[in-house]
Amino acid sequence: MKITLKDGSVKEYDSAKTVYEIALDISEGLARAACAGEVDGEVVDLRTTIDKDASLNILTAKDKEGLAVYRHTAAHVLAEAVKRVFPDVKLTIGPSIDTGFYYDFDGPSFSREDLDKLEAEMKKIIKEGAQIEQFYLSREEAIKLMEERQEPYKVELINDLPEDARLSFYRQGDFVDLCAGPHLMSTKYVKAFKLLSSSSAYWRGDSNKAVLQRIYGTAFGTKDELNDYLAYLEDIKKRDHNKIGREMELFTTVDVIGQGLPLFMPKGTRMLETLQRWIEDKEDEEWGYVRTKTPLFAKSDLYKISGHWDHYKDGMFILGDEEKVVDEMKAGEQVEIKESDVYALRPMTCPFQFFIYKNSQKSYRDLPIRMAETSTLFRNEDSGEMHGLTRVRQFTITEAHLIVRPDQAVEEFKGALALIKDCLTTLGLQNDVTYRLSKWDPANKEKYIGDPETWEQTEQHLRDILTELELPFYEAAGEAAFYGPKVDINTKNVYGKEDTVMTVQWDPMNAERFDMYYIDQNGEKQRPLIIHRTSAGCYERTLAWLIEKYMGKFPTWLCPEQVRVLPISEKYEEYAQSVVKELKKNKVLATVDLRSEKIGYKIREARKARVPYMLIVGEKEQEDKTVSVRSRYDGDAGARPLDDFIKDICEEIRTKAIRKELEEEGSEAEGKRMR
RNA sequence: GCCGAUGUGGCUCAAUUGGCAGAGCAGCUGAUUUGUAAUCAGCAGGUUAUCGGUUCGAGUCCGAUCAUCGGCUCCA
Repeated sequence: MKITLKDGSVKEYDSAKTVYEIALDISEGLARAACAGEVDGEVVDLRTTIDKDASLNILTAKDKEGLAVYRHTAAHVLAEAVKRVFPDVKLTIGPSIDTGFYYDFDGPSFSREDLDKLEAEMKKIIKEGAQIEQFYLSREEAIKLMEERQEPYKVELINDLPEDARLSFYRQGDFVDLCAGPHLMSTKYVKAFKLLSSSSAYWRGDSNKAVLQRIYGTAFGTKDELNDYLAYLEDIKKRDHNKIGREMELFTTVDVIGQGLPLFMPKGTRMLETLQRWIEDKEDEEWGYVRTKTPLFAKSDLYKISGHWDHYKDGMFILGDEEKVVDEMKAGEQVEIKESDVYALRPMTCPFQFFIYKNSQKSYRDLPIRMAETSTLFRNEDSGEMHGLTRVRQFTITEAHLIVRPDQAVEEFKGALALIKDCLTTLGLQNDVTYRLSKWDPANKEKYIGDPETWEQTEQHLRDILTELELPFYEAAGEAAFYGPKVDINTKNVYGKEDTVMTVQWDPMNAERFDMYYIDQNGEKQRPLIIHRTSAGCYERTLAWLIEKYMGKFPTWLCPEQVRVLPISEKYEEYAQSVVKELKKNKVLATVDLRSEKIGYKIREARKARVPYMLIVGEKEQEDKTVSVRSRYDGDAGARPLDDFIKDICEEIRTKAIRKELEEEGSEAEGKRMR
């Protein structure tokens, strides 16, 4: 297929490509032109502003960038539909995103019925198939146009652009939008789309600014892809820890107890304890930690030293004797609140462990000191933030503080990262994380303590460490702790939302604040550095992650019920009990289903409970001292001696094995998630 | 904290314009004694999240509160 560009030059294209794909790549190297068209050279109306050659690099709706254009155009179609159905609504912005697109409007909120109405209008617009044209205006012209069209948000955007900018607009029919593009050549090429939800969002992401109404949608190159994606959205709900975790009776919540305060049921508690014993033993026996146990609350004075009182007060639960104060005021007494009488639940453990360090004078020979604590914390998160087990108000983390000499800091920081890797690998999660170097924000100095030089320097240390360890990472400003930069290890939940699951922080500030020191070789006092870190993260969040990763089918060692013995009938109850006894003797978590139900029913129930192994026992097994094994991996695996089975399952538990089948299930979901 | 939606036995869901709160599964009891994904029967289970209002009458309408969900913002 040959295309004659505006400058007269002729390009030869693979005829299998659609014109809009070609247009896309032309726009890559040039003026971000508006284009689209039919297949195979029939329509070659590239009404673009192309004025010189571009290096060609064909994109399609299967490519990320191609799909983004497709979705961006869908967003414009949505905006046009909104303006038609709700003419008073004001436009703001509407980009394509990883999973589709959204557009933010200033107007009344949209119900599902509104979205359906809008979808119908969008289909109409697509059917009309208006051409999409790009044009440019000077700043003055642009402002005039947007004022005429009564789009104040657009005027604001234009005002923020450079004065000499040539501003790009797109027009489709009567609809005009300030937009850099590129777009499809006509609305008619948006074929497979769906409006998914509406919600609110702040103008420019600022909670002090106007509340806008956001409509999320998605679009694909074909109907099949769209349908696959919609089916996938249904599917991931089945992995949602918040649903599975409650279904499996791992945890629950209760209205009168409060938001962000989950209750762990026996099975969930068993899992948490398994994790806790594992991580405590690992840290203490393999990684040289000592363990502490410190108070869950303290006087406000402590938080004043740590800086939390100034930087984090809103996030703390303050314990004051309010009632007493009110009573005294009513009694007309002079009320004086002594600050030392105010207590707060701890939002972190740092200062508590610092005082353990300070309990005695330390030599340079004593360092590094690695203090670990299974640490319950309280954070007064905003009410809208709570979610299942991933965002709660009371949680327990695998916390530690390493007090190190400056010459030990790099090695110890690496050690902390290695420990995390060790934990992740055992849990089978090592491939599901991204590393983030969380830096301070120089534009927002009041949020942090310490001087710019120290920040830059410390951040460079972390950068070097990550580079040396060959961990792929990205950097993010404004994500640091107020006292120092950190390496955050993040993962995405089933809905694609990112959470920090583990963290290692380099703290150059607190040793001074808390007057911590050690005596060096020359008998001089020296400041240590502090490394704050988690290993397996916070138990609640890590559990949520495991539930979603394995869909509740955990590696055997983590399962709250590892084996369920299913006697064929009551006649074999005694033998079944003896099997359970033998399993328990070997520390295998086993139960027995003695109900007078058929074996098929018991199997069904055990599967629903996601028990890894079922042992079916009847006449044959009783006589031969065997068990018929049915695993969630291999189905019916036939009879074998009980001792044999115990040997194998104990080995599986001891090595914390992750059976291949579980890994595959996890990575399959991961693959889908990446789409 | 902000915007929106939702809240009916443990779970999934019914209940017409405001007119006697109902079903399946789970549970319990009994019968059945079962060989690899649902045996049969009976019983019990509810101040419809909570509090207040309108009404002869509220699951249904109104208000407040609490919780859950989806986003936003925040996240030491």
